[in-house]
Amino acid sequence: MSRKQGGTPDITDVAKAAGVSASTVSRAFNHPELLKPATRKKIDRAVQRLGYIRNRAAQVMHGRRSGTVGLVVPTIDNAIFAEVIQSFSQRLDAHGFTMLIVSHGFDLDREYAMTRKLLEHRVDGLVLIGLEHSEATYQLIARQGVASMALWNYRDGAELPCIGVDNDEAGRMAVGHLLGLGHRDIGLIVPDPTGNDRARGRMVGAEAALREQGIEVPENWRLEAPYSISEAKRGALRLLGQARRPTAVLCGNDIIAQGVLYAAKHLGLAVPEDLSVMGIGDFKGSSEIEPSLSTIRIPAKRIGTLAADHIAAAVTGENDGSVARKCRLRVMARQSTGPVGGAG
Amino acid sequence: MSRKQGGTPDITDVAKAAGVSASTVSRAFNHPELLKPATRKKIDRAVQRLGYIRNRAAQVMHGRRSGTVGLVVPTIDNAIFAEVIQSFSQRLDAHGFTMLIVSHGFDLDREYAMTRKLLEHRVDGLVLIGLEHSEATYQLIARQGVASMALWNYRDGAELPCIGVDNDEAGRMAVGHLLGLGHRDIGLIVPDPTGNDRARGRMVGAEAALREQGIEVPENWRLEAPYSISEAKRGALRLLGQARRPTAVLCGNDIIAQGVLYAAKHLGLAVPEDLSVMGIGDFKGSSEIEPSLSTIRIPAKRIGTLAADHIAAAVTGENDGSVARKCRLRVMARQSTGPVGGAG
DNA sequence: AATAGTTTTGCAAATGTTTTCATTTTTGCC
DNA sequence: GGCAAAAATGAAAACATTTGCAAAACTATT
Repeated sequence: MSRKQGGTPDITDVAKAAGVSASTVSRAFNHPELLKPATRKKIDRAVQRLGYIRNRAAQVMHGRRSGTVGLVVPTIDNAIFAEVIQSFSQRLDAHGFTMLIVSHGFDLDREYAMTRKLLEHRVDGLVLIGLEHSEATYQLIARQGVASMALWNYRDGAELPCIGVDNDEAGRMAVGHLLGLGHRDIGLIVPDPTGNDRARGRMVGAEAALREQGIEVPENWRLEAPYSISEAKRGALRLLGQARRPTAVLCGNDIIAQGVLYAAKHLGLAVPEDLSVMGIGDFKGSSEIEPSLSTIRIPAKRIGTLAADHIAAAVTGENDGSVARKCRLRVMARQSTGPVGGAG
Repeated sequence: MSRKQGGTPDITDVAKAAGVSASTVSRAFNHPELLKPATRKKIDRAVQRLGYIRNRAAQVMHGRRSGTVGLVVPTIDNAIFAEVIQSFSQRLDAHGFTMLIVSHGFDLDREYAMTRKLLEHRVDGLVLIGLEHSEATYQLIARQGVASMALWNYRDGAELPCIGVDNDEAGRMAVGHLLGLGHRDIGLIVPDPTGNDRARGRMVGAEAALREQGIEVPENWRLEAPYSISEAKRGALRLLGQARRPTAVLCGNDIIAQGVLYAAKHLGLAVPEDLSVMGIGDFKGSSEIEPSLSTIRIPAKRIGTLAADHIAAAVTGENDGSVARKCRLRVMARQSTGPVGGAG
């Protein structure tokens, strides 16, 4: 607790305490091999004694890297993002970087503001979720020339280096699974697609796949639901409570699917005999729920890890920063979907 | 895309472009009221044109605040932390701060390293989860004199300012609820308590409450489970598959409880008739699951918000940084618990 | 039109570190 | 024991900003 004069000790305080110059202390941290072991020890002791902690801000001013990477997400409080954030952060850490995270609540203008903020902090790299961003955000990034990439979405010819999945394909695969089971009466519950290209892509893909089979989804079998089990459940209760109901419901993500599953249970509908429920995402827990949820697996952990590897390499100049990687999707056929009519 | 000579433009570039001095540009940002409107406009235009972004690092070097608050969590990928992180981050943002987040995977040594890292970045404030930290971490914080606090746990006479709940009490309340329903044969599934005072507190409280009623939990009704639905389910399958099984299971958190619920369903046990399941936490979704989960409500959102308010005020000197606030717990009696024997 | 006061702006120093270059110390060798 | 070479250290400049102080440019008043 013994604070000397000022606040935190700086490098010259350490130098004085160790009886060397500031340059030598700096070297002790950055090029220890240049020091005589005895000097190194003296400095180590002084650092210990004073409780000195290096000041990154001063290093940054020297053109050193800040050692931070900014991650811009719509929200943290979301099963799937939490998973990708965790794996990203962990791997980033292994590369020696710290994650600065900001969330914007699906608001593209706030996303711009947040990105700016990150840039003020001179992050070495910048990672955004998805490929839909305001023009201003794109310009900001391009102009600033910071290593950057998008994660979660993949698209041919994307404006940013990206590692993720093709959401259109995810929607198509989900539909394909249901069609394969003989379903033609399919309901659709999806999140609000504005400013959310993940959701929109899935929806577009699903609808295209349906249309190709000449299947039309009646308006009263379509629903928009937020990312919330309870709201999805509520909506599904309405949808499934109608006189004529679909034999299968395709959900924009697993959270919505969970809500539908609970709604079905609440209404006494047997899954999958009376109703098939299909999710997208394969969140943690989707395989454990009863009945286990059929869904399209998005490899969140893998995406996070790959993204961290890529951005770290881009920052350190080990690669040129360009990448466009499409991660594989997989149909996870589980218990919540079955052949239409409940036959075996 | 037109980058002049060097990299990003700095304040003198802006000054030159606007035909004023660097100090004036600085003032345009920090004390705009001191400038002549015309000058301000000239500067604004130059900033626009050059795409200038202020450099926080340089400001920090001047004793300015960094505008960041560090949050040290065991993991992000966890329903309950995700919720508290989101609310904390959001509120922090409203106060004009950015959140730097690091996770340590329940490893107290890594926690120390991460905290140091945060301090290198000169965070204005430091927030840790829980009150169990290594001696080194405590010393580090005390010595560095940075505004800091613990969140999630509350304890009388804690070493750090804290806003959270009393986990011991949570354990007791959960037991109380089960006892009130007549249960005497109670199983216990809890997370590994090492380095996790949340889990330990709950366990200690629960066991104390049981002991006071002369109830002993046999060894084979005790189980340790990680934070994972699937692992909890697997463990619960074993525990509930025994010849003699408890009438109620108390779980260290809602995730474990979810696993138990699924295990029960898998085994054909009716909840709550054959088995009562009690959680702790009240995560998002716990009220929607079927049957809805009885649990102890921990107000995660509120804790996050209060903590953000507190640390922001502590940093700006609006309060003295001390606080010890116990948030109220609530028993959420839902469908997963019922009177022993299944009587109505 | 000159003066006093007020408003606006610029100069220069300071912040904590890294790095280049120069200097000092050590080592090895005769 | 002295010399050259090598190793270790120090001095000073540079980084991008803020701010106290001083100078300059206005305004209003006589």
